[in-house]
Amino acid sequence: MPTGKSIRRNTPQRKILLEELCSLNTHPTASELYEIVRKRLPRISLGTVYRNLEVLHEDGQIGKLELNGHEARFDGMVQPHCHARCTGCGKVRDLPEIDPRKFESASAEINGFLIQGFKLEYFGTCPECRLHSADCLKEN
Amino acid sequence: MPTGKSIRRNTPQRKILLEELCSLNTHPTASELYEIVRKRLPRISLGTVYRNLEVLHEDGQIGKLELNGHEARFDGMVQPHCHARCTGCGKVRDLPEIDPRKFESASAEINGFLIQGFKLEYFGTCPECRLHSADCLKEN
DNA sequence: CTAACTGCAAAGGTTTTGCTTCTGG
DNA sequence: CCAGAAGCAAAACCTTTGCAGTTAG
Repeated sequence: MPTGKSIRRNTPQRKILLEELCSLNTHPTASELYEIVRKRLPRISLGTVYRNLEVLHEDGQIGKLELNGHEARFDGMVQPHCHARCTGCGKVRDLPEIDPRKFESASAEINGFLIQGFKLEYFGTCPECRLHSADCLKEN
Repeated sequence: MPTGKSIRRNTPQRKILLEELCSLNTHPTASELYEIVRKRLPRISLGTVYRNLEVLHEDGQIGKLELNGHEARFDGMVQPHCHARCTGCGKVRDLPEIDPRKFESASAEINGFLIQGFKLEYFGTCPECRLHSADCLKEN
């Protein structure tokens, strides 16, 4: 049972996608990134964008923001950091750092951004999955 | 400019939907709820389920969980509480309470659930929207 | 009565997939 | 070479919407 991860090929599409994402400090959707990358690779397809973002995320080279509800957004910054979404315009921006103690007084202002609350989700392993086996983390 | 909210009618569809959701301590998707409610209202449509979940959420009678990435999940418990998603099976369960101080040691175990991390998103108003006007919170 | 609502079906938007061709290593 | 990847188009999702008929209040 060869379980080895398949060998990644460094295609121009993948390289340029990563390059462009990392040059932004915004958090584009797949389509937005598609439009950007198309300037350099006019024949790239949206499917390729999705497949590569998936792969890059799997390999930990980019972040994937699914906190927003609908479309996923991608993030070239992989260091742990924190996001703030404006309920007015919908844009997501980075916050300088996570300070857990700030949670208690959530009505703060950071860099001009007026914080009105937060959404939080823990992740981990539920009791059932812990019993079943360790590879239930990989499967599914 | 009459801005009054329209008067809600207490239709059986709406009532039963709320009833069934509140009887669960899981967090079903619209389709899952559709399947459940269909047992009592065989002719209900998925569109009606979506429309009513929207209305109920708007009126603060149910919670809406958009933290998961793709499909929205709904929650009959409106009191503020905290969610944990299993990276194995994907299910979401409630955690008894939010204790901000727990953030510092994120590798905790609560009720048998092994917590490996959390995702956090602030929301509020960005500097641009604060300048533009207050109703940019309502618009868009 | 009548505005709010339903059921149905079609449309919209995002993401995935099948397939053939291409290409990095 | 050839497994991995691209391009293309179709399909698969979830969710919203238009419309004509129905109904709660």
